[in-house]
Amino acid sequence: MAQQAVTPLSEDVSKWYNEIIYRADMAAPSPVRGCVIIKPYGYEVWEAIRNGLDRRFKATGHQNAYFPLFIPESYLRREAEHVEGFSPELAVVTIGGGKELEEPLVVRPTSETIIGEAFSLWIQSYRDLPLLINQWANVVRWELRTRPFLRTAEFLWQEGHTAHATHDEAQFETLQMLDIYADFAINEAAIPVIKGQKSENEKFAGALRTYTIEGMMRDGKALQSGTSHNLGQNFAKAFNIKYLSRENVEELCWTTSWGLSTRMVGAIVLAHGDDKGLRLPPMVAPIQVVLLPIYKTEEERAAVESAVSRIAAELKAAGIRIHVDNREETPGFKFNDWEMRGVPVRMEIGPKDVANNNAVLARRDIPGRDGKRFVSQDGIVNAVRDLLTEVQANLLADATAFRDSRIHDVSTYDEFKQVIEADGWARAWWAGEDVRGSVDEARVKEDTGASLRCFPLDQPGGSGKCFLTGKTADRVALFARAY
RNA sequence: CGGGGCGUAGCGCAGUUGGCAGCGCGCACGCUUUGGGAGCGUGAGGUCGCCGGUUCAAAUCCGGCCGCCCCGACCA
Repeated sequence: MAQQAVTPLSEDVSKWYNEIIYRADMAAPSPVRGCVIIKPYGYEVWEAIRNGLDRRFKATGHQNAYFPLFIPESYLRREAEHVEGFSPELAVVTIGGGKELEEPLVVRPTSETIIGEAFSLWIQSYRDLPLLINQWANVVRWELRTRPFLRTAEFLWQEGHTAHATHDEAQFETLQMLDIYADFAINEAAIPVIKGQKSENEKFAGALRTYTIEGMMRDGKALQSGTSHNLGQNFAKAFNIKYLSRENVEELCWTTSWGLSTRMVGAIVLAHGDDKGLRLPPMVAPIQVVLLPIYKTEEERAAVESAVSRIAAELKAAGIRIHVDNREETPGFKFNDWEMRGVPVRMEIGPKDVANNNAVLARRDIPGRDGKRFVSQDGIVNAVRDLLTEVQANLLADATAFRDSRIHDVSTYDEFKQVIEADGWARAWWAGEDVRGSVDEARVKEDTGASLRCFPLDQPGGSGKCFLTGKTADRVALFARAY
């Protein structure tokens, strides 16, 4: 055995993740602490995410723009909570062109401030509203503990920034974008995320309300995979974003912001992986079908290669992302290699298949012999397309079943602890202190390691008794250990 | 910032009486292989983190410095 197998996910998720990211060629170590190089195979997953989201943003009237990487330090300070929230993790440039700068420039950790400043200049009248802008950019947050994709000092994301005339319009926008994230996560990334609202303690620094989509990873941990904020009038006040109403009265705008990052790549890896490696949903997989020619003699090789190139051309013409693996490795090696890299469908074509006008299709979501079957070369494009659809649906179904089996309703703290200890998510009535620095949330975190992930938008209604305080609660919260 | 560990080939590591710089994987070439991780042979590849000291001789001993990783407070 030349190549070592990857550490099984069932044995050590953390080790599995670190190995698979590099072995599958998604990322490479970088010379800079806390950063990674995103390699083509990982970047193409990001491109699929970007395309899926960008299409949705455009369809809802947003336009892309680009704002500077550098933000005057004073901008950050204009919104009190905002600067307090971000200052520990800022990278600041103090020297430019060999000279000390008059005012230090912050490398953006997010762009509310510089975009807010721009908005204040662009918006004059109610006719300028709503203003719906998105930018694709990199941001820097000086994190101490980093992991490829899940948390890095620099990461790629999109950040949407909008301004509206009323609170209700801003709130509608905030929830609309949350829906878009959830729709993308569920229908393209095949991750059955839960939409919810963040507690005061967990919300974005400077926001009125923060919403989240939470995904469950294969080890039961929660991962915040996208966020949408109703910023109220906090940034409008700080940056003087005002408009003249139809009645010729000066009014403050209501703004929103929403972001989804390369963390989603990590989410896809951790939500679907198995012992053998990645399992990529077809809609975001860089390679949807890998074709493996198999032969011994030169005569066989000619016949096999001609069949392979003909089928490859057909699949390509049908818009299916394919790759023909012509490496001089053994078939057995290639099977394992592509399974490790999560390609949804593998097609084998050997001398026997050529003789029978067949091909072998193997699906990544069902390992071993059970996932393998013979298909005719006639109409193979449709067979492949159907199989890709099936794999996509099955990965979602699998992740959903996994999630549902690990979410438990609890009514006492003892039950709560048991659920968290078993790597599950606890759903319970909650009347704990809902403020920044909440002592109740801190206590739960200290006792169990779990944090309040969100108040799910989907609420049971009515009221119940809080599992921690015993007080009457009118909403349930979801708790879990998180990345 | 407090506690623990590590810097030797692209990656993972071994290297204790101080005495020619090693192993596995990967890489290159050749032959045999090829439907579930092939075998043999030949080869390329090194400022042993850096600076100084001890010594005939330092990866190894001593001093200093630098960097990285792991564990405790924040975060998409």
